[in-house]
Amino acid sequence: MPEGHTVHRLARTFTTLFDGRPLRVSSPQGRFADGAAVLDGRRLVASEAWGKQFFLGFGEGEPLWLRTHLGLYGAWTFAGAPDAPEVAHAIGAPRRRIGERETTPGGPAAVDPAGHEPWAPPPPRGQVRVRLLGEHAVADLTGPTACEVITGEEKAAVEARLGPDPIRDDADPAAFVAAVGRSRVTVGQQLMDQAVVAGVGNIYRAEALFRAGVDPLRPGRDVPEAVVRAIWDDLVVLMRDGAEHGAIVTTRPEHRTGEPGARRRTRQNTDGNPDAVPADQAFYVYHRDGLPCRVCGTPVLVKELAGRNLFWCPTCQV
DNA sequence: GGGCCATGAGCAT
DNA sequence: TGCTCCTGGCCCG
Repeated sequence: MPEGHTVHRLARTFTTLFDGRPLRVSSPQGRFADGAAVLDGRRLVASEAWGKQFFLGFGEGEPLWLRTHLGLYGAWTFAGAPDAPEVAHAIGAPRRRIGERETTPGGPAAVDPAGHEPWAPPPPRGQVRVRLLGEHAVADLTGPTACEVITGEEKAAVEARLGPDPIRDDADPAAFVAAVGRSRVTVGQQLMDQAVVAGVGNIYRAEALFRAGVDPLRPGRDVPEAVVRAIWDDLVVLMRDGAEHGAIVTTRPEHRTGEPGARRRTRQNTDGNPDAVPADQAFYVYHRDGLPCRVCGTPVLVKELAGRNLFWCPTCQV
């Protein structure tokens, strides 16, 4: 569920918690036992996101990379000692409750020679594929669609298949504009194609097309180049904001009205921020089928396209 | 305790 | 286009 903004948050979180530190790597569930053994004891030397792909580099010498992909329901959860940097408790599938940071202080009397409270990580909860343990924090991965150890060369090959990522500084918008413009495939499908643009998922697709006023079923090559470019620029703003705040919010303030009848609520990682935009005010069309469009009042439509639900306003998007 | 669902994607057909 | 895999929360009985 995690769209690209989530993965960039992850990359930052790992840097904060573990950068430069040797890690104990294990697979409590057992399904990654071999890979864990290869990485165990190595130092974390890099933490990178490209779209929904997440890469952790492990030294020494030529780094080996742990490539993970959260898929639809993967998540990382974190716990730390009281002296660990403050990070979100969990990042990934939104069904997870984002509560207070889980701290597990040690016994009251004992203090280790460094002056820190002794700390022991909590037991793994659920199907933990990988556990990364540093001296004052632990990260558990559940439900990934991909989890493997690869070389730098293999990492480059994965990246070569990805389109530009609006959150990355090195992204090339021209590649996106060209890809959309040369294809008859609908722009709705193109936005979900990670080779066209990396990191966009079902929410950003629906919302960016609404904000651009573009019918998702229009062939890419029929969308004016300036409009495609504007979609890119909008994705840059929306996705960087999502990475910063941990939640997708695409509505402008003047369009935010609560909807008691909204059919589903999407929980978001807002770090408990009281100023966070409520989930039922965050989107224009995503999960709002049957509800009136926030701009024109026309009921929002939904249709299954390539196995995913597509949401749009037939009046505002042409 | 069973079925359904989800912000995803690879592969067979 | 249709399977399949990954996990757990929620709804229903």
